[in-house]
Parts: sequence; structure tokens; C-alpha cells
Amino acid sequence: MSMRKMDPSSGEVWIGYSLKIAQHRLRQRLEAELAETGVSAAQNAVLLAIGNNPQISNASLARAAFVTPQSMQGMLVTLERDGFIVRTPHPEHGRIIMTELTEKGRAVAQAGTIAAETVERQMLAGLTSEEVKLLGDLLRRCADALEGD
Amino acid sequence: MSMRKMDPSSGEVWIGYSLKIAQHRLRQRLEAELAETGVSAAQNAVLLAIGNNPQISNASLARAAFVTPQSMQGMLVTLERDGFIVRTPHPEHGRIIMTELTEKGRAVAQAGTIAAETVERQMLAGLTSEEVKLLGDLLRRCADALEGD
DNA sequence: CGTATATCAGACCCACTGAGATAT
DNA sequence: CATATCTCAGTGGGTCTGATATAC
Repeated sequence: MSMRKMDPSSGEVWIGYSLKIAQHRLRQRLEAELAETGVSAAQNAVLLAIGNNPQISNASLARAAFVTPQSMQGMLVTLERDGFIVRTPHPEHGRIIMTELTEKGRAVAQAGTIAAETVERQMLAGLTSEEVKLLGDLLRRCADALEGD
Repeated sequence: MSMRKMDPSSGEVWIGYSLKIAQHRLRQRLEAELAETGVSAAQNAVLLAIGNNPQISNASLARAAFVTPQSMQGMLVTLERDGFIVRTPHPEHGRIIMTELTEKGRAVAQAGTIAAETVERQMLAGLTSEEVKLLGDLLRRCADALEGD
């Protein structure tokens, strides 16, 4: 049974669909690459963010990822349970919990960086460096245009 | 507590991150727009696909969305439970189940089309039509480059 | 027999809302 | 008091793997 494509409109372009598919495939490829490490693509992103921002709080991580603190909390609980991070209370600032990578977490983050680079390189293989730059610029402008919730 | 950004690398561009954020915000905006209809962004995409491909099978829908038949099956069960679609066995082709929109499903799909167009228009508001075309082209080339699983 | 389809069962991730406790 | 943080509890969507039954 053939179909015209998932694209809901016949004539229009529907960037949103292309965006969804590109991101969907990128995630699938990255998860395949990360299979050995035992972390998902989303977990890997959080580990990399923590690696680059030691002692970051849950609330800050949530803001950076544009999700609720509760959602990020769930991810951190899992990552701590599995030994990728440790969370210690801030010595002077009562409520804040500082998150840091364990040795295991650092190793996975390093592998995850390589995996992310590998997949990204594959995705961009057919583009010139000018086009890559342009794509990044366009995507950021799109995201900015949607900022106002 | 400030942070340098979720972007894991300092120097590089990391298109994957921009891609994720743009798609994430697009979905959030669309779900806000769809709130009245009672369907999620993903469910809306499936309804639009069915509307444009009447009597489509579960397997075909799954292929179009690049997910497993089991994943799509779960979505169809929910959509049928909620009265958006009906599924009837193919009269001559034993195993195949034909999926179609109900009246309710058609109404939601219509509203969903408008919602998707609204959000897409907002996202692309700051781009020229040339840039929109270019963005679509670049995204499709990125998706194609990731095809080989 | 081999391929395609549908479906059930189980698991997990990840996002949300709501509510509450604590610290500045 | 107001604001920010962390946390618990519940819900639901969406994806996967594995196994099974049926049809072509």
C-alpha cells in the first residue's frame, strides 16, 4: 500500500515535517551509537551539559534544556541511580544540590562526545561548510521566533 | 547559577543541538495550539497522514513515520479509543486493517492543519521565502544522509 | 517456506501537572 | 511575604524488544 508521504500538504513545503524527521533520525542514529554506553541521547546531552558546567543545579539544567524542573529531576534521579553523576548539597546555599560527573560519567560523556560528533559528521557529510553555517543560523532564527511561548 | 549553554562544545556549532531545540520548541508551541482538540503533536501528525491517505494500513503509517509497527500500533489504539479513527478489516486482504478518520477525527485534523500552519508561520516569520526553501532543502539533505541506519 | 501484517506484553524514557517542604 | 529550589506522587505519550498468530 503506497502513500503520498507523511507530508500533510500536497503543495506546501512543511518545514516542520522535515525538521521532525531530521531530528528523529539524528536521535535514532545517536542512540545506536550510544548503545554500548547504556545512556539515551537525552541522557547523553545532560551528561555533556554537566561536564561543561560542573556543580550546576537541577533548576539551571532544566532551564537550559527548556523542560520543567520536575522533568529534569527525573532524569537526574535515573543518572544518579546508574552511577553517572553524584549530587551533593551546596555547602552554603541550603537548598541547592550540586551535580557532578562520576568517573563512570566522565568516561561515558567522553564516549558520548565522540558519538555525537560522529553522527553529526555523517548528517552534514553532503553539505559545504558554508551551508552548515547557514543551516545553523536558520535553525537558531527559527527557534528564536518561537520563543514567546 | 549561570551556565555557558547546553551546547557541549565551546567552539563548534553543533547543528544537532540547534536542531533539537528548534524541533522541541516547535512541538511545544504546536501542543499549546492543539490543547483544545485533545490530541498531541504526534497524534495530530498521524491524523493528518490518515486524512491524506485513506484506508492506509498500520504498517504503512509506521514506515512513513520511521517508527516500528508496534509504536504506531500503540498510537492507533489510543486514537481509536478516543474516537478519532475507525479501523476495519480489508474485505479481501485478510490481515490488513484499514484506518480512516471519523467525523470527530476529520474535525480535529482540520483544526490541526490550521494549528500547524499557524505555528509554522510563526517559526518562519523572520525568514525570506528564499531562506525557507533553502532550509527545507538542507534539512532534507541532512535526513537523507542519515538514512543508512 | 518465507515474507508481511497485526497484535499482545513488558519495559523504559521522558514529559507534564499538582502539591509540598525548605531556604534566601 | 515573595521567590527560588528540590522533591514526591501520579499520569500519560511514545518508543523499543520479544513473542505470537494469521494471511499471502
